[in-house]
Amino acid sequence: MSSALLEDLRARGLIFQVAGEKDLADWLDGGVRTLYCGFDPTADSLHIGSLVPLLMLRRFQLAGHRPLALVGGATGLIGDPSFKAQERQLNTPEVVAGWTEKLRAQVSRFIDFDRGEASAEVVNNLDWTAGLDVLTFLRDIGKHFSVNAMIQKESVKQRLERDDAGISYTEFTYMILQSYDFAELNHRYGCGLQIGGSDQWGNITGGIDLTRRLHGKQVFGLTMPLITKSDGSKFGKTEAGTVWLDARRTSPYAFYQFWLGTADADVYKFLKYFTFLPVAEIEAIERADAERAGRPEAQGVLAAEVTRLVHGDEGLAAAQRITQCLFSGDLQTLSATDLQQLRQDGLPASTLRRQELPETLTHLLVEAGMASSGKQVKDALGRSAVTFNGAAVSWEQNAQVAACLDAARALFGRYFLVRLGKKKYHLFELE
RNA sequence: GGAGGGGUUCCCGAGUGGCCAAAGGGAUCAGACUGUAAAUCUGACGCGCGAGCUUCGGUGGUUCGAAUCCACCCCCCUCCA
Repeated sequence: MSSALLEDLRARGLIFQVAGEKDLADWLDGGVRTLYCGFDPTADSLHIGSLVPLLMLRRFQLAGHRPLALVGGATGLIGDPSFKAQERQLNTPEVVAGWTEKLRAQVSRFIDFDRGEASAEVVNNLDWTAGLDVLTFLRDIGKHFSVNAMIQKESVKQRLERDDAGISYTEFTYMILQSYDFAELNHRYGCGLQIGGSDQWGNITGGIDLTRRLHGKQVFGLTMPLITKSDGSKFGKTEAGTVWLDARRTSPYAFYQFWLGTADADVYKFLKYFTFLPVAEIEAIERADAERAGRPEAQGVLAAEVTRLVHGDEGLAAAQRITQCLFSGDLQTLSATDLQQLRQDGLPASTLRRQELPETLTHLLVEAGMASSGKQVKDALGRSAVTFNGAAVSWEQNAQVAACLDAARALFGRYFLVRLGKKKYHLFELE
């Protein structure tokens, strides 16, 4: 083993399993290699769960190799059963096609298409499966798969063994489709490595076997570890739900905040996973944080790095601008343009008309999306957890919406920055 | 097609005629403590400011009263054909 790339990946803890380990380093060192990773369209955007593989493609490209990002226009129609507890709902071909195009654009931002021999490419597996007829599929591809072997895969085992769930033939076939992708990419592009999350191991090894049987080629597989949090809760979820890569679903500000809230116990690991900072540098940050009492610096570095990767310098600047304004404490220093800017930067905001104010604060805040029910607002009001431009509002004032939004107390006569709890902000602008 | 098991509030999972808006756990939200962290403690957790309203796969029915009983239907799982 001599590949510097693999050394770095290992130091980052990014390698979970490798198929063909003895030969992989030599293979990588032998020239510009082509590798791929698939992303299925299960929504109109990827979420941060796909970030590690996405960045992985880039890591390989930076090391001189050619990444192929595969969007699963075909596999997205079927649904991957790997480690899923239940059968999935099928989406219509039109919907999947629309999502596929969205992902194509999204994925493109992480890899470089103009890098000579190592130029990236986005491919769609629908291109080689749409025209495939059943008999050909069964005779030429299906024949290479042993059901006995397929049902041994850990990824479908629980679906076969659980007594409250099953698996349809459709989903069971997913593995074959993905395997065929690898074989086909090997044939078309000379692709010799598939990477993916650890849940993809079964699908990847399936592809390796098929490529050998179909084309007599030895290809490799590499999986990345499942991202876990030290407290056991699921990575990538917030109170607002999934953290998406699409700025329209998760604003750069919310995205930045997500990373800023990383637990100390996870932050150095995440720096290795999600940034391109050298391992030595990350370790230096860790040492410095340990020596200094109080708040660590790592979260800020992580949030900045990842936000820049996903939303660019502008997105990062906007996120930091909002964060700075909201959490510095003094709202009074904000200018009217600042407030307008915050709104444009993605701070949750809404416009109200004096004549059409809701009857209660509970309604106002629920409609603004600050809480999911009036009960939550009631609870917060009762605990002085709601402030309007810094002034606490009580439960007794619930029905006095107009008074709370009195122009005399507004910033610049029309803005109210409302805070609920420690972190939830909403800007109301009165017309 | 046959036999059996199952579908409860976000999730898991109790409940088998009233004391049930429904135990318990998890998740989530808020407060205290802090560092916009973790851990811990406290409160909330169907909807509603409230009176009250709407839930236990669906539809009907029995009953003063049903998540709980009956009928039919839908869906899931297992085994058999």
